[in-house]
Amino acid sequence: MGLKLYNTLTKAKEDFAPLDPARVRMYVCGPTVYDYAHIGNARPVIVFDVLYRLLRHLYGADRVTYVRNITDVDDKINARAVRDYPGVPPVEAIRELTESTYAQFQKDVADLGNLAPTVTPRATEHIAEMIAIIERLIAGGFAYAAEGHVLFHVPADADYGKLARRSLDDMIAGARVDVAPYKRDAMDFVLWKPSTPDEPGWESPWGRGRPGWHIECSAMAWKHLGETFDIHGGGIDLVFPHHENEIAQSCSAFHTPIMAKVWMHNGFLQVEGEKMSKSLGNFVTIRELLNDWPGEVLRFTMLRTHYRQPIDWTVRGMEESWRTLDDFFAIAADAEPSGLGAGVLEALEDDLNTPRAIAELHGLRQDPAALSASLQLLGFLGESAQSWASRRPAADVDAAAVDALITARLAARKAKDFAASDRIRDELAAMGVLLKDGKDPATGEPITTWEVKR
RNA sequence: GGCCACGUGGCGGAGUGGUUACGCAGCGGAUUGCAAAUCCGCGUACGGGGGUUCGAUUCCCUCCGUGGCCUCCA
Repeated sequence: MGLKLYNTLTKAKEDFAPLDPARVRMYVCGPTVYDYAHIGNARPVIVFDVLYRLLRHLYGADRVTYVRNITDVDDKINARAVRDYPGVPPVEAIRELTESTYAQFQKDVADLGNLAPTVTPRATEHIAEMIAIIERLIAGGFAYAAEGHVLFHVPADADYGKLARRSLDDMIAGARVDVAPYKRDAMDFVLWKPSTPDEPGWESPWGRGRPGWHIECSAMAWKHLGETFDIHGGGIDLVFPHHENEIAQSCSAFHTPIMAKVWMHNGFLQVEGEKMSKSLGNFVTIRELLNDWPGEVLRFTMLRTHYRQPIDWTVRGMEESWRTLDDFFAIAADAEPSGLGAGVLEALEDDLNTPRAIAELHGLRQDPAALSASLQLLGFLGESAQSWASRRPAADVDAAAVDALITARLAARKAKDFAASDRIRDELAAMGVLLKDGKDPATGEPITTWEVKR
């Protein structure tokens, strides 16, 4: 049936076809790295990783270019660097800070089962490209320099507001924008701003300064994907102003009608029914969750909700995911993958309908090979069934003692002393051990396995 | 105030103008010495009120509720 994706630009699900049939190009806005990443940061990473895997499956692994940037210059980073690296020159200080927070982020997302993107550019390594775009914008009459700043002149872009669907009048009416004296229009936004000596700064035609937030993505997408490309993704909160401004910058600089063909946005995440915020004390980092839960449990929980829907992140949801994955791992982890489930692929091609894909997975339980292949397409089954089973927190259970009791119970059962047998089972239950009786398929002899109750 | 999402059975969560989503939990059955595990089966839900229609959970209007954006934010 072919891939269909919902496009924020048109508010419709569209058939997807790459601009260049030979390759697919995707850009996703990554995090601003100044501290541990939170679970909300994980959502776009996981969602677009599934899309990346799907595109690789459909178009070939070497024909998809996936760029996910990190923002490593920003006022929160600057402030944190001043605090943590006193006396270090500012550009080096933010580099040291983001070097460590970025390494942490990479580890977090790898543990969530995400493939590494093709390129993970940093803003600070693309200052030259940013300056080049800003110069083109000035030359084209879309931007102007004033008091060490360079500003994008919003009224110069007739298409401004197309993505977020806002008219300039609406924006001005509800505006709480900075009204700076050097701005020609209240909506104009900063491309470049001057830095004081203790702030990070780079030499530019407008003096030593640093970039505004939006220009970095225009620069990095241009450098690694070209003037136009296929898919641009990120959280729904980025639609305005970040993505709107990126479009304005790139389209104006390169005189193109589009920056990316398809704009995709994932929904927000709440924690236990409440907005996640540091003040509410429910701010959950990926690292904290990974201490208690396997990465695949977090990944599965994320994919149980369609990416455009809001998701309520709960412990109960993670528990349910873990149980389901236990089942899938037991069936499929050691199976040779083959014959991807058709229903799974169809669901994913329908705007990444992962909940439906998961429903299809349940239908594949009688087909371990297809279940395995399908789970792998979604980025699961990163370990053996045995290794997965051992991820349950080890209770204080003495395995040798348990085995001894089970042997005794088997003897009692053989002797038809069921009172004794049940007594031993109760004893084990009190220790938190759950028994499963069965028969050896070869000999027909009764055998008993056990696991820690949860 | 402006703009925009969402509201589905006990819970999670798809989808659709008229036939079972699916999963978890629950219940019944098979199995078992009894259980557990497993297998089979069962629920008949779409926020309130109007309207369009032969028929709406699905389309339109409106009300209520929740959340988001408009300022840094995935």
